[in-house]
Amino acid sequence: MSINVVTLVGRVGSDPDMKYFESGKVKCQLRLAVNRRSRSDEPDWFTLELWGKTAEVAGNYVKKGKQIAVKGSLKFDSWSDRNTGITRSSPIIQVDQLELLGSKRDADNDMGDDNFS
Amino acid sequence: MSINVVTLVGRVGSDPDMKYFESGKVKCQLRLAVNRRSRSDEPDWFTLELWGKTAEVAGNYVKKGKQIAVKGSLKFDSWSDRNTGITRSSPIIQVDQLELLGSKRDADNDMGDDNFS
Amino acid sequence: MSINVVTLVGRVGSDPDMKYFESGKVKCQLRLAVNRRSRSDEPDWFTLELWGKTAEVAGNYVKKGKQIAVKGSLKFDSWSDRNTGITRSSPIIQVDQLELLGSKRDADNDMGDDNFS
Amino acid sequence: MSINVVTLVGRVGSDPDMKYFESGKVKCQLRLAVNRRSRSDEPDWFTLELWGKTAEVAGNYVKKGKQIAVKGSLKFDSWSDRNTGITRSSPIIQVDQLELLGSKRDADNDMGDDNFS
DNA sequence: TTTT
DNA sequence: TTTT
Repeated sequence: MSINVVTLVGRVGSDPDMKYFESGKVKCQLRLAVNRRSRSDEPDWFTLELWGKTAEVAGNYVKKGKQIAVKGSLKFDSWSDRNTGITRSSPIIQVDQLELLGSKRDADNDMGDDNFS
Repeated sequence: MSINVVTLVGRVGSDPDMKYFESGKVKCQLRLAVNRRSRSDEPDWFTLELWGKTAEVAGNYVKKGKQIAVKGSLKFDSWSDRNTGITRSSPIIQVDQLELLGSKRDADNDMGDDNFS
Repeated sequence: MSINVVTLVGRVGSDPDMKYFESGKVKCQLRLAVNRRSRSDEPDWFTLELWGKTAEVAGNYVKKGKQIAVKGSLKFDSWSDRNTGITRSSPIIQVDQLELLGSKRDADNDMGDDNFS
Repeated sequence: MSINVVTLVGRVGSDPDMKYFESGKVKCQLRLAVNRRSRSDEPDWFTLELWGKTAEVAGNYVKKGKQIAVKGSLKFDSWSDRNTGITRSSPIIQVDQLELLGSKRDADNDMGDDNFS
């Protein structure tokens, strides 16, 4: 395999989308907002794919609004458009390391504040 | 801006596509093949965008088949589909560093070989 | 220059060490604790060097205990040991991008708590 | 574990230093020269540590002068100076992916290349 | 669709 | 010397 390394820091746009397969495998998809240099620019939105234990950690601790850092690689998923039959591809960040950022406080919404709800 | 770092090593799929703007700016687009772990898998093909001096270096030294390493960030370019009017986006590696790999010999295609045709 | 990319996420061990040169240049040094896989292991401590605008941001917003992400490259600084005269070198992360992590709340120590003292 | 990602491209300074442990583990150490921006500057020399299958690949295919790309993380090894008893530490790149660069020709200087067949 |  |  060639060198293909991606590191991103951003905020998660919605709660994790978990899939539990009959094989026992676990998959988690997240959408991550990564800001551009200018605050007035729209962020780039990336689709992250996590498997196994990393997916389970995400399922347990990542929520909408949570700030995370990820390391992974960039892939393309190919799929056939239902209507047109045209093959399309969409970029996916295959995550192999996930780090939850901010203090526990950030995630907990303690003391009545509710920034991330 | 958030942390958004991509590092790739691969081989260029065709000669550089250069654009010289009236403003004096220079842009280069390349398609890069990055192998997956298994050689039997198809590689991922990425679109690279280079500007300014980095673009000029690419224009002068990168040719089809050339092995390169790049550092940059991952963005999405949005555009409106001419036929359907639907807004689509395609991922772009915005390159801020380019490194030419292999010996000069590799690039020269001496001895009549042409690996990627 | 060859590809030399480092991305780190960690917590700062002490307040920033700022130096203002007569030339107008600004330099900031930080010590960053980056945890290893096992929580029982000691973290790795890295020396970060920031210049110019990035240094000033660090001087204004980074404090002891602050969580940050940085992108940069790994260098060695050489220096002569005063006592022995032996040339030593120490690794330095030359930072070209700094991102402050956590909510504003984390840094502000609001509500009377003082997690990082 | 925190995010700690290093990507380097450079040339190896000497043949691989292999160690085969009784446990069956294999370790390979390499010294890698990574050029700075200016060609007149001395390169930075990094110590790489590879284990297991990656170490064996290095042992079989990496030679002095070989161009490689690596992905890994930055650690410090601590050791006690024999003479002074002072604890010193030296930075190590823990490699988890190795990519051999250039054509087979580069390393071998043969004429009958067959890179992609 | 996230945040500051 | 930081945090959880």
